Amino acid sequence: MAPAGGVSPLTVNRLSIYLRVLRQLAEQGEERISSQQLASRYDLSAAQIRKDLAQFGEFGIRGVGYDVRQLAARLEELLGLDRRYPLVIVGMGNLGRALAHYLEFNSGSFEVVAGVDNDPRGVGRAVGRVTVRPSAELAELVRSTGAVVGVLTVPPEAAQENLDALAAAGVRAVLNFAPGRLRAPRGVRLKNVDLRIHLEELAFYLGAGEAEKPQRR
Amino acid sequence: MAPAGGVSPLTVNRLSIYLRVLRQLAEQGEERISSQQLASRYDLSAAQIRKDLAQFGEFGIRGVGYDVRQLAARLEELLGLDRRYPLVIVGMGNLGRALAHYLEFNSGSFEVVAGVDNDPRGVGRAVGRVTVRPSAELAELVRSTGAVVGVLTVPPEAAQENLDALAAAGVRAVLNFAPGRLRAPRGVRLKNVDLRIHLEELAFYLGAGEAEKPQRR
DNA sequence: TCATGTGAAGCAGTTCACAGCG
DNA sequence: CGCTGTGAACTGCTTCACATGA
Repeated sequence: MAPAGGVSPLTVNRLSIYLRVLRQLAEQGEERISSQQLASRYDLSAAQIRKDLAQFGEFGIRGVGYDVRQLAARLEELLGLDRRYPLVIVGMGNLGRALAHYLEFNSGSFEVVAGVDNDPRGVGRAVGRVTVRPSAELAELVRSTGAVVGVLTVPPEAAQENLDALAAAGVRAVLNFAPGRLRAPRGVRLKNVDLRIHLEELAFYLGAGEAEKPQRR
Repeated sequence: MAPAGGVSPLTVNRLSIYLRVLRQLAEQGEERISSQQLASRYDLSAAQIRKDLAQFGEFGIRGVGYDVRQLAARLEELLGLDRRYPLVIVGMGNLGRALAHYLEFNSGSFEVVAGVDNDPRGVGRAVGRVTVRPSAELAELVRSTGAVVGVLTVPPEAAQENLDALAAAGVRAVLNFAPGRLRAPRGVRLKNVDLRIHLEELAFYLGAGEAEKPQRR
């Protein structure tokens, strides 16, 4: 009952949100919750919660609701968060180091096990729990640490080659912060976070209605 | 012909991509390009490019294609990138400082004009072009710098209050990196970037097919 | 009785296919 | 002729509304 292939990323992202919210509720000592209560407290949609969960099975009790801890546990399992994911950061500049520090405490199932950089000046530096290594050692580090996830924080012109290197080394999922269009190698799941695009989206809706709006006249 | 209100964020994000690609082409000396060529070179969809542009007017020449520089200029205008956006960073920890440095060189129309932090130990520190100021001065800084965009890089438990403070100070768009559900104050456009959710999405598709797949047997 | 789980309806976003124009 | 601009078809996601079952 787990069609992992055909699930939309939108659904998966919401599962993450539900899980986070359920953990909060569990900490507050709540034992049961209905989709309606969840929806109104965290402004989500009750029907959508039920539809999302329905893709994976039946988790609720009709007429009652959901068992908070049990549903949280089931979601962890569904998302694959009951495993550990060794993670390597490629590009230990400002952003790479900041993410390394961030993930030291907020990582959940992800553990930073290595960080590499091209610039010899940064090599040897301790960042959180790892020491920066030269990029040449990437493949060896991935092998020895068993890293399956990569974080790409290199300049845009170096992004594609480093993505290819990660793929060749055996990493299977990459979170990329470099701007520009990358081609995902076979067998690698690529997710882009583009700061510039996010800011430009905000700019668009900021300007919306000032520059040109014949109907507001 | 610019229905700025009713345009989907998906469309807006693609406009950013088109713009970036067109700038590249302009640098390479290309003068004209068809939607088909754009699509095949950067794997986009030709029909989608035309549909996206069609929401804002007619930019092409039938039988020929688009004038690269002209279309780029028009997209800049549409996205509102022909203006400058003073930007304030709230939370100058590791991530805030990293973003400040990043935006020093990659900012485009966005300019970091201030950074504040709660922790007195960080105050006074120079980061890129700004000096970290205490959070208490936020409203005054927004006023004096004219900041219209905020970047939130504070711990999750402080996120809502700082978002509210930004809104009260007059900031109209916020890019938030803190996890958790925030309530956007009236008149503020909020965009969330949640590292944890991105990683969990990757984890889901990584695990997909291992744990439970009756059909692969 | 009451909230889940779910077909059916509704809406949004994408792709198709071609009329229209340079 | 060739490519844009666009109605129409299609696909996928969300919301609705109710039958089902604890």
